[in-house]
Amino acid sequence: MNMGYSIDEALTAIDKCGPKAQICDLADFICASQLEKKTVSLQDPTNNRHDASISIDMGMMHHSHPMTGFGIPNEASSLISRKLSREVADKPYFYFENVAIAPKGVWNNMSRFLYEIEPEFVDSKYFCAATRKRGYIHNLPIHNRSPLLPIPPLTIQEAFPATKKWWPSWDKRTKLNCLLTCVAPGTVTDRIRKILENFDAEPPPNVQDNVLQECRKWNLMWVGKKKLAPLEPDEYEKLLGFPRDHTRGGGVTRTERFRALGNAFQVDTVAYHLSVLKGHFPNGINVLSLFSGIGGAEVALDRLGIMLKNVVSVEKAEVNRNIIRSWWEQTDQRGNLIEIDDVQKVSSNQLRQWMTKFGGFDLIIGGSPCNNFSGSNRVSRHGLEGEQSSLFYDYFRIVDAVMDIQRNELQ
DNA sequence: CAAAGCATGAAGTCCGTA
DNA sequence: TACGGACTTCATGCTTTG
Repeated sequence: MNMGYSIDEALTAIDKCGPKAQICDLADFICASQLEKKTVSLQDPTNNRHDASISIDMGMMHHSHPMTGFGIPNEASSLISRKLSREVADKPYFYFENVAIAPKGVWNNMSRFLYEIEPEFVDSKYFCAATRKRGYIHNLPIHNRSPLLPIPPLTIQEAFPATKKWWPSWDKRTKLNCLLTCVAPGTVTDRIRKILENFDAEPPPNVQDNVLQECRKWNLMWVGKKKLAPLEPDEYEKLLGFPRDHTRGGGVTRTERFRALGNAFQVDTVAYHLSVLKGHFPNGINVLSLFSGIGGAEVALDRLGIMLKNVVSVEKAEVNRNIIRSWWEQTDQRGNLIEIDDVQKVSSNQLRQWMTKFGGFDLIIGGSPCNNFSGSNRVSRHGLEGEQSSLFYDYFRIVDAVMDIQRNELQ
């Protein structure tokens, strides 16, 4: 175990909030009790295609169905509102992200640490042509959000028009599955090609089912007649909303690109949530970016037109730090970028120094490692106490320290 | 030595039905 | 309510290649 912050220390810190702080209420509609379970269904007045259902259960975290969170573009959700406790209602804002489908109890625990704020579960399939189910805990306003423009293509065929002619009618997929850190080996697509070559026209239904199963499992696209292929790194970049060649060059290998992109934000989704900050920082924003990866947060803020004044970016992988630095140069940023390699080195004193110099942080943003949460992990899906995922406690430690310094020293 | 290739299921959620 | 089957998943570690 490699935690810079013990659970006992963290729970003590939580206790400062009060023994049973009703911190996150969905005002007007939902009054959550710690002991009883209440489920409220909100009928969308302008669109009857679905109910926005929010379920609160202190014993087990439920995901909102169908993963639209506190709202997505073109889906009126003005009925949903929430009231945050005073402790987190003011600046600095923080924005935490991780995989939605984590082992039981994980989201409950993370939510408890992060001031009992109810997570917002969103599938990025509403923002691009690929599924990406993620949970977000944040204290941002949730009204008057606006999507990044232009709106990306929402179907596979629109996103990759060149492949349209190869798409058989019996493959009804319009969305790709989640973009992972690894892609299909050649053996898979080679085997399918040989099977399909046995049939002149349309293969029989049982063969179709078999092929479709493999297509979904390995996230394959039609790139030729009877020919399937996994996505390329530049296609990952496009779907996730990054600039073309964002991760290309500068000594980055193909394997490293898949790894880094598979771990990244979907930029349009995050930018939609951050869009409420537009216009609030005319002189630029001070950002503490934790587990920055390839800079999804920085790219999102930049595309929103929010000037990056001071950015402290914490990222362990040198390859990723190079990518961010390179993007920073490419986009002619006028602000100040500070790159740190390890969250565990970020002490309260260090935070205090930065905050004194910058006048505090306006936004703390990042997603802690999901290695021990992901369903793809066959070896060490150990939950919040896993080797990498336990770094969540450092995320909380840092957020809480910034809140504390801001409240008690800089006001 | 670095980079790429490749085999390795469990643990959930969702959804229909009895 | 309960149950069974379909479906999906920010990966790790060993082997091969060059």
